[in-house]
Amino acid sequence: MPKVSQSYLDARRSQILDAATACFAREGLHRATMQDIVSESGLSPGAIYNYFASKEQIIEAIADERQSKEGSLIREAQKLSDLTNALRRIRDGFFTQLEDPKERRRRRVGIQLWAEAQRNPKIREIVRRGIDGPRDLLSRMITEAQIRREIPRSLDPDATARLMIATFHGFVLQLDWDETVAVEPYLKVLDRCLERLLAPEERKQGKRGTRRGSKGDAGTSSHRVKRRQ
Amino acid sequence: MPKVSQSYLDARRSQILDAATACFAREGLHRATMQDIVSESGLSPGAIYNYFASKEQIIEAIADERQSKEGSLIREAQKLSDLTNALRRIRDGFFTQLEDPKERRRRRVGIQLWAEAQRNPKIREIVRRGIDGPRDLLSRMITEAQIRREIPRSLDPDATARLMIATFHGFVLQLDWDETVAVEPYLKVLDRCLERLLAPEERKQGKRGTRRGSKGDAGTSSHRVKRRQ
Amino acid sequence: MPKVSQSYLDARRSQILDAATACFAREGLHRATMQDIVSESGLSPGAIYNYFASKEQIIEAIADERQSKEGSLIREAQKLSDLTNALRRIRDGFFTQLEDPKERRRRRVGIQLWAEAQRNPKIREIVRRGIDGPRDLLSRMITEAQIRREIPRSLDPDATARLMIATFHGFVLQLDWDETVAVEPYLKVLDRCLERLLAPEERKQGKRGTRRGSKGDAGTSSHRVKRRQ
Amino acid sequence: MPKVSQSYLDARRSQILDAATACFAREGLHRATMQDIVSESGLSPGAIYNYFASKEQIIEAIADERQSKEGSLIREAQKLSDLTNALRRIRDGFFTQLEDPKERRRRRVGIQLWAEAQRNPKIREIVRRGIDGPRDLLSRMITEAQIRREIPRSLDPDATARLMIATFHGFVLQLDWDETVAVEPYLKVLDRCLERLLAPEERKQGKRGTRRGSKGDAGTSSHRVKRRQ
DNA sequence: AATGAATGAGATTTCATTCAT
DNA sequence: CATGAATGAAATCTCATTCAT
Repeated sequence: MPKVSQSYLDARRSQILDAATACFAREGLHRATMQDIVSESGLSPGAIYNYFASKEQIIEAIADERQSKEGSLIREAQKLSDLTNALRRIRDGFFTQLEDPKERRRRRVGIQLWAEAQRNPKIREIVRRGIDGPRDLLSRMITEAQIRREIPRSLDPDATARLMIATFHGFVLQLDWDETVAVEPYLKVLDRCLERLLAPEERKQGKRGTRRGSKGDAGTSSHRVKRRQ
Repeated sequence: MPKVSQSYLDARRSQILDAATACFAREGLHRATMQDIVSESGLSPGAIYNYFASKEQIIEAIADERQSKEGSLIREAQKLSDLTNALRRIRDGFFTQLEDPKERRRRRVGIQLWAEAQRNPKIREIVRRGIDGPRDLLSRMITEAQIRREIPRSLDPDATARLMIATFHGFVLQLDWDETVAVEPYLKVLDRCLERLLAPEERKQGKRGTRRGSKGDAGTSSHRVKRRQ
Repeated sequence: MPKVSQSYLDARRSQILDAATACFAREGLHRATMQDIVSESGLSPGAIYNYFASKEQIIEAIADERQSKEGSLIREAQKLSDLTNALRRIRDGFFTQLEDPKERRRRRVGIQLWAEAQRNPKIREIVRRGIDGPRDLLSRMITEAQIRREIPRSLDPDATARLMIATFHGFVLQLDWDETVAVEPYLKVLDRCLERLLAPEERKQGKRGTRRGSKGDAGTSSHRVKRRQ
Repeated sequence: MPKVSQSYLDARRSQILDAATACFAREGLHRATMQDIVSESGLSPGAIYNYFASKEQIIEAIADERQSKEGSLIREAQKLSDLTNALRRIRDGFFTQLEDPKERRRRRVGIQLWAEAQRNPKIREIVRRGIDGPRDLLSRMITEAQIRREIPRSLDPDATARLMIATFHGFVLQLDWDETVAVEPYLKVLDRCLERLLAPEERKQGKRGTRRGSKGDAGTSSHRVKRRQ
């Protein structure tokens, strides 16, 4: 089979990565053997090694794919004018994907990659690129929204971005542990949470009147918490 | 037959689990070999197999330890009268631990256990027990607070509990990827987030515009507190 | 079916053998892969297999080339009238070649063929043909010189031929281990050695008789014994 | 089988090396598989890898053994007072060994090591140590004999040592190609050759030109050949 | 209880060769 | 004749576990 088109080559590559993803989701990164991938893909060991030099490189390729897909999703959203819309778009992008079984399979592998990143510098690099990039983008979007006075300036952009990302990753874990968990109720709480977090601060002088008194009041709780530390 | 004291036996067991945890944190659950654990522990293979029937059982024991520790932390908090205090206690318990290097090492292994849980039913069971239990507790605490009218009834207790847990697990991941991340700023945003999420809803009638303003209520105070940052 | 000229075919064949020789010299007979030869030659696997049915046949062809070249060199020399001149010619033929880098490369492969001959009957056959033939020739030349009374009859022709060949092969090895070894000083000693070996025996009676005379005697007898061989 | 004696360990090591030598002699360094060695030794793969980290290290160990044995043989001889006796001793040591089937087997492997040395730096190192050391020793012995006026000063010690070694290695090759070759006739010619090579030069005046003058010329020619280089 | 050498199934990877195009 | 992707047998090495001492 000589002289084949690039698209043929690409198809084979995808065939391998899909098979590998299926195996990894089923058996785990380490338990899945090359033979498993061979069987799943319908190719021969030699064929696979024509496309990837090692099992590790297959893993890297899978990590890479994931990372680039997420990156572009966020970059898209960034173009939107206001933060609220952008966040909504990002939220939709990430959470609605989760309903797709294929995406869940990829997320399963994603969790394994988190573990793998601890020991494998290349995977670590890829995973971090897939997290740090989006986080920086988010953080910048927040800062800009602060400049535009859309949201309170008191929010730490980096920490806020981290919180947003955490709410997603954390939920991905929960979905992994229990596939029946519904996405929607979670999203509802999450929305409410973000909405209030980003809401403008009141500078009322009216009813609650005391203004400074209230500060003591409400602030107290969060403040107190801090203090003991 | 050499008969030894129970405390001797326990010490050996700990010795093995500590060594294994170190190896797993360093090399990963699969890459770490029994020989690694043998070397790290200073014992012999045979000795180790006198205490644990297999590598897997060592992993299970480590998962168990973790799970029971977290469980008791939450059960403690549950005894507190109001939700705010209970949450504060829980938050402190989980997040301040993270400053401890030994705990971070355990969390590293914890991430690997998340991945392992996908394939290993026993580990899955243990991990889920460590998550579902606390989540149920949290959920119940929320429900009770709603009954006590401490917090809005519109919140879905389960989803809210999930969100809380997600913000912790998600941050654990971020710490794993970058050890230099500061805990405090994250906690500050998280506090503010929860505070506002749980704040009483305004029942204003009329102008939507106010809604956002009022939403600021609770948040505001917490915001001012922020200022010291 | 594209029909091409014989010279085209020959050129391709040489191209392959040259590339293979380069690879074998660089990597060794076993470590050099067909892919190496493919890369080195600039041809495709399929093309190479059009000219040689297997890697082994390439090796055989290389061994063949070598053997026939050496054979003809000796046959040439044989035509000379006296042993001394013939030996000189042979010696020049073999040793002066060694200065040529290309020839050294071939000798490198030659050493590998010596090892390969142990296990591969075909290679063994070819190598032996390349050694036994020349040795027989040498041996016959020596016998004839003895008949012509050019050299002592006490020399065992076969053993003498073997010694001559050994001095060459042995030096080839030394050159292989250290490319900087000078050929000239070696040749000088070798010349002197052969010159004296072939010199007429002294028929002195008396002093020298003591030392090695007896030994010489023994040798003589053994030689006669040999003759039946 | 814990806590075994050092001699037990040594026996196992030898067992492996013996099995490996047998396999290598039979199949060649590359064709012999670890499984062959496993079968031949009667041990398991794991057991073998407890003693040697890789197939290559087994090869190195075999090369090492060989080298050290030869080294000590020569060092022994060196202690003898005069060159003639020392050489005789060395010659006996090397050549009479060759009658031993086990030694022949080792020599077979030795030839493979010569080939292997080309590509494997470690083997190269070991082989060279096994050659250069003895050659230096020989060379020094020759120089000292020259100082003692035992042998002519006109001989280049290094080249002479090389010649001696070559006559051995070259013969080892011939034995490898044809196991039936008799050692004795070869030795006889070799003895005669060395004896005359080392014999005092005749300082006859007169007939120098007549007898072997031409031969001397021959030697010269080789020199001339050199020159153009 | 401890030791640690031995086990052996099984994992990854290689590479000579084929054959559809 | 040439191409080069595919094949798949086989090779090296690993490592959890055992068990005689």
